Amino acid sequence: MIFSKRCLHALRAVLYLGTQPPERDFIPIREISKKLDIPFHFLTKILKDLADKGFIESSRGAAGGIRLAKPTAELNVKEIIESIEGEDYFSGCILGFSKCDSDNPCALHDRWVAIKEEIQKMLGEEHLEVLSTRIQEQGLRLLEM
Amino acid sequence: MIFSKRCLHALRAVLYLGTQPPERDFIPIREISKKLDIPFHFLTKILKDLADKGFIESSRGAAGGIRLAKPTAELNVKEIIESIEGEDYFSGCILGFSKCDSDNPCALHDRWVAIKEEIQKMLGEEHLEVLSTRIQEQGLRLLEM
DNA sequence: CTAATTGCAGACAAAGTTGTCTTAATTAAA
DNA sequence: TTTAATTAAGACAACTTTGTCTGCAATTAG
Repeated sequence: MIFSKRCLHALRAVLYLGTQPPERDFIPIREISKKLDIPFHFLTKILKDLADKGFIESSRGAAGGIRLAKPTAELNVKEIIESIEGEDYFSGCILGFSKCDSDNPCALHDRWVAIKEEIQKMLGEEHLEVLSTRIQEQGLRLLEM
Repeated sequence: MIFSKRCLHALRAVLYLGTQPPERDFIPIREISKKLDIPFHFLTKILKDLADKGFIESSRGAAGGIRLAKPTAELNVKEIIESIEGEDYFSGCILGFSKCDSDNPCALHDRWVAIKEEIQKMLGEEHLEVLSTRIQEQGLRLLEM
């Protein structure tokens, strides 16, 4: 599995938010936790991170919860993954070296450049707006079976 | 960083073996540990795994060490990565679900299929033979700077 | 045979990830 | 104003990954 649990939980939670009917405002974390089978307190921490990064907003108290901070058209999968796994998760060196570029390439640099650019392109194009409607229309899963 | 430390250490060690002159037989793990700056005992365990999987052979005692178990043309980067990270590391579901295919796709399935096939293709084509000569001819790095 | 050199095995430790629990702070509604 | 519902914060624990250490087993050189 390529992504950490934190990242998977974050992705699924954000996709859940994106697929909620627009008339819903703040959605309780408890609801997401139950629907997606993610440990509540763990999810709370992860979502707090996403809130600090500006992806979601939260409100305490009754009728509180979380909601997306931007329109779904302005949120893509890549930036959510990178906010959890680190900004250089896809752009970094495949051998983990901090300085690796065409001037000082690692042994796998050339081949990896092509792959990682493709990954970034595809995931960067994957906006929540399209994704959410696709999930709803085709009944795509956010849950383990 | 996409790969675990175990995997990076394994990759670099195998690439080191591939770039050694053919007249060298068994190469001491201590040498690899020093040259690549990888903790010795940790590396020993990782290489034991690779030996159990059939990628390398080892010999104890004086003049002992490890060597590749197959010709470099028959070893590629993909199988080494998968032997460390797990067979489904690249082929599995991006949301981590155990059952995810075209019949029961997860929310990101379609897009991810294209990317992961590309990754597997490229890394599967990356044989140690070509890689090693490229590393030697172009002086590519196996080390952090 | 002996000694030196190496990989092997397993206990242990340090650090990171994942998850649980309790309490506090905030908000809306009764 | 009280009460219920909710996020926030932080201590703690379980587990995994990463790394260290010690001694053992095998092999070769002398």
